[in-house]
Amino acid sequence: MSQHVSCNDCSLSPVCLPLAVAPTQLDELDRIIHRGRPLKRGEHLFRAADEFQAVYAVRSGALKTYVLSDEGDEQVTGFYLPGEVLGMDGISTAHHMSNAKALETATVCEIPFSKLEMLSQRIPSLQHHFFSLMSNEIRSDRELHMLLSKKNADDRVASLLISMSARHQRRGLSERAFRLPMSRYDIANYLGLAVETVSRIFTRFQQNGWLRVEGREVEILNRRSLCGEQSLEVSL
Amino acid sequence: MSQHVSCNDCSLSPVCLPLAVAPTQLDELDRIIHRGRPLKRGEHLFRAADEFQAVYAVRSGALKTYVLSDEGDEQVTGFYLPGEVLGMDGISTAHHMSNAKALETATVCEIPFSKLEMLSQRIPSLQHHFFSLMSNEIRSDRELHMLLSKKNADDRVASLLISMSARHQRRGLSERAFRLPMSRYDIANYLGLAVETVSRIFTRFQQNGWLRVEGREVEILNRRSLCGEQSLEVSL
DNA sequence: CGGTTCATTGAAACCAATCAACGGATGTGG
DNA sequence: CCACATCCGTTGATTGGTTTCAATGAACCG
Repeated sequence: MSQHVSCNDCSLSPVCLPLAVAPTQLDELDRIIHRGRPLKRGEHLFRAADEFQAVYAVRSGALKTYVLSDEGDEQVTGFYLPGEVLGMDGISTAHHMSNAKALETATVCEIPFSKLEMLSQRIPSLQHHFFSLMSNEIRSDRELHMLLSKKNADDRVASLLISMSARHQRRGLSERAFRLPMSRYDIANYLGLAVETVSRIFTRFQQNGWLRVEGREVEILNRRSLCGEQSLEVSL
Repeated sequence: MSQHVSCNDCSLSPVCLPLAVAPTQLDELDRIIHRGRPLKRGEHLFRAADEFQAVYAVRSGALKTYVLSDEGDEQVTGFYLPGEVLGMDGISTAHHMSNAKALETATVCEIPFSKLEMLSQRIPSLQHHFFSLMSNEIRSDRELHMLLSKKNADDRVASLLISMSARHQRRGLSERAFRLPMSRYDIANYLGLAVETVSRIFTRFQQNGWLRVEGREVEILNRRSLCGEQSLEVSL
């Protein structure tokens, strides 16, 4: 067990679960949360078919979730950054339906779900927040649906960049320059593209002067053009 | 206001919300539910940006949900059949994020969400069921993600047919022969394909002897082949 | 009964996948 | 510590599945 940070001391509390709980009730939440040891890059937090017992809030690092098809190929279903909650797809089946793997060294807070349900019975705002979180997950899946169903490869990549940027900003970090925690393979897989396509688009965005890319480090130079790329065809 | 069917008398109760509530508590749920007038084909149940006040259970007919992109084009995000619940994507924002439109004459039960939340505080199984419902929604979105990102047009259409079949079976209806409530346009839109592609695939499935199609009436003649089409390439 | 939506089919064009090859980074074990 | 394997990322050439464009008939509706 690592250091016993409480939610009170955690810098993520304004963007994480505590935002749904009154300060006076925060230690009730705090008491059910279990801070696990750090996961190394490539380690699994949970696997499909593991018994569902908890949801997880990312404290540091990044994870991806993925499912395996019957044929055994991987579908990356999401990326999770600090302050974000994952594992909520297992609730209905008592088993996780996806796998969660650390993209880099990561720490997570484990929130036993049955205890969370009990606590939610007493803290309406917590219940509401969890409904909200799941509702948000559904909504972003709908946006992804649109992306995969209607948008071309350029739009998809641009959209991912914008999303990562927004999520950095949410934590008070730079929305201009940041490091992508995932590989090109993961990006391609998530967006339903071939790796080569993603690579080519990064290169092209850079040639257009919209982006600076160096491996996984990216710097957004022309946000408007990128946004335009993933909505209107008009840019500049 | 139409006839005052109570959940007790509703034939859908084994597949709808009541399945989460003990018989003794059923009228507590029943009392907060509002049975609306029938919607005509093409009528909206709610629109994006409408204030979010309730979720809805389909009692008869069918609806689709869709979002409009910035450019104004439509993305169908789901189809809803009797016993299924829609509208849960508005929880986090106090506004609906999608539009819901009747595909044919439909009736729905309106469940005011704030009352549902209060009731969930007292009926743990109801709270759990709602978490489950949303969790299921997330899971099926993940499957759709895989479908759109990895599968070809044939697999997508086959998958939709299998899904519709399963949902009919769940209500105790024939899983072999049924009527699709939605147009080819809606199918194509939902699956990220062109209408022409969907049409061609229906024709091809029929030529293969896997399916009988006559307008919106379909009969599944060779389920294994269709399933094979949307997972293993092996068919027979 | 004209107008609109819906469905089907054919031909051509195009976007992204696939195949192929390469350099660099990473990591491991002798 | 270096040799070797593996993973990661990039670029080029070719292929192919789907879209797009075009045209037609059927069904539906006011």
